[in-house]
Amino acid sequence: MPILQPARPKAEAFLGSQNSCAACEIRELSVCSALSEEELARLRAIISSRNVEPGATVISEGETATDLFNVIRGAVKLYKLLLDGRRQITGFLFPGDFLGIALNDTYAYSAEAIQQLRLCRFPRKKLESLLCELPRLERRLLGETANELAAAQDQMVLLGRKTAKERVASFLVALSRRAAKRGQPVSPLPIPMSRTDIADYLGLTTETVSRTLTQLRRAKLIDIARRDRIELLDMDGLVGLIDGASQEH
Amino acid sequence: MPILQPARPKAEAFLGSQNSCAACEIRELSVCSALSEEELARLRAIISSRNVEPGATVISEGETATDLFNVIRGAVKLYKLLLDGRRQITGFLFPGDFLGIALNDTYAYSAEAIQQLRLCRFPRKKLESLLCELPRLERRLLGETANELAAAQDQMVLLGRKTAKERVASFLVALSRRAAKRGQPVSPLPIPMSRTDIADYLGLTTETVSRTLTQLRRAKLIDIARRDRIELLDMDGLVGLIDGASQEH
DNA sequence: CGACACCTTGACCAACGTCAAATCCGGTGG
DNA sequence: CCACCGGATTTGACGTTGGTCAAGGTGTCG
Repeated sequence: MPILQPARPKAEAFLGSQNSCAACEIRELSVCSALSEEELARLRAIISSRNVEPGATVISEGETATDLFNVIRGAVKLYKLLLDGRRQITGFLFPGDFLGIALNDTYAYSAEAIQQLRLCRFPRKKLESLLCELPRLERRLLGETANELAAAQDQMVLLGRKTAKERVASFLVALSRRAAKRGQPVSPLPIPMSRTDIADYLGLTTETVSRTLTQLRRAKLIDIARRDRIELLDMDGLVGLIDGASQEH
Repeated sequence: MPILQPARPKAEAFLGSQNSCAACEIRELSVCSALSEEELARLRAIISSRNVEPGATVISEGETATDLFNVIRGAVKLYKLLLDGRRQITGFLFPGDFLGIALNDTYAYSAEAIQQLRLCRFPRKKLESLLCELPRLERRLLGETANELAAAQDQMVLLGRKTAKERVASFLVALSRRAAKRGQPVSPLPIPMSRTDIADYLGLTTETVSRTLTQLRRAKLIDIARRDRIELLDMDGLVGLIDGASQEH
């Protein structure tokens, strides 16, 4: 077993302080599945849940990092801004993912809900003291962070060296694989984020994203049922476009 | 104290199994400074040192991750390749930095020495069992990983949204800050990597890097004493070019 | 002193961005 | 149920940044 073992099944149990973790929608996916009943009970004592409307900001870059969240339902975009407003989306989060892993006292990025959101909130102060007593939780957090780091490195390759077509294909395939991992429908693949969000994630413009999707559609690699639903008609063809040496994710 | 506190002083003591950690050049910088004498002794028992020639490969993407390294002396480049040979350098490591933080059984990237290297090696198997008994070491590893993640996110902004001039300025300022943090000379700033490496790190070509450096030189922001020595004449001017909302690092 | 590797510079080019307009839905109200 | 409104998306024409290709420089090491 490797030192920084990632959680293969990716979500987990967390719900409002009043809500029972037993009813948690993502118990299987994340941290809680790695904990014993006794450990879970201690964790449950410090958590609470929170709902967030689409478009609302969950955390802002630079603000004091008071909480760590686990996404239970919905999707989130993480982003950083340049002074003149240029935006880079650094990632999307789905059920089971952690939000707010920060090393300093302040968040390193902003996060905005792109769907109706349900979050499980851990106050950092309390979590911190608990960490020493729940080594499995800390290990899990380390694994999750290492996971994110690996994803960030793949994204650096994409942003630094891939063409527009390769970027869009990579995005669709990665989204599909993540949805499959969560046990969500992949055909047609739900696309919760806007073209602008996709562009800001891939380092492109909306126009280029749109043109490239059209190109893929004309090549019969995908079918765009609705704006937010894309059918991946030829997965092998798409994977072939990715051109990565490492089969990411 | 935040949950994922990074190590502010950044290097640390590790040396060959025969070598005494007491003589370690970077004792102050990294993990070991956070450990007690007793803990250090246990760590010392499993480590060994290794020298690597410039240009030699330390680890390769996809190969079994048997070791974790700490850089004691020299500089390393980390990179990922696409099938057709396009390369993205995902980071540079200097004394005090960890090499080989991986979550799976395999390394996520390749690493090549760009200078004569001295490494401190931790066999992962042994380190793993030790981790449970040395919580401070695990915490340190988590902090280091979170650090790398933050750097990766800054780099995503650079690769996705910055112009060539902003990229080069960001690179020079970041390199200078890291050197200062290690207590190394910053004036003139040593540039151990080639223009090709810089280009592959910034998502540019060598030609563009070269042209941009010339542009900065003509604007009296820098002076290029030698290929591998750049004087940052106007730090405020350079920082102004970075245009980041977050003062990175 | 010469060879070679690395770097710089120049001329040209293409992928992607910019600006602008048309179109598509999705929601709303009649 | 259908027409309309408005933001998101798509498409088109054109511009620009940075890439490509090709010569020179430069310095390092034997």
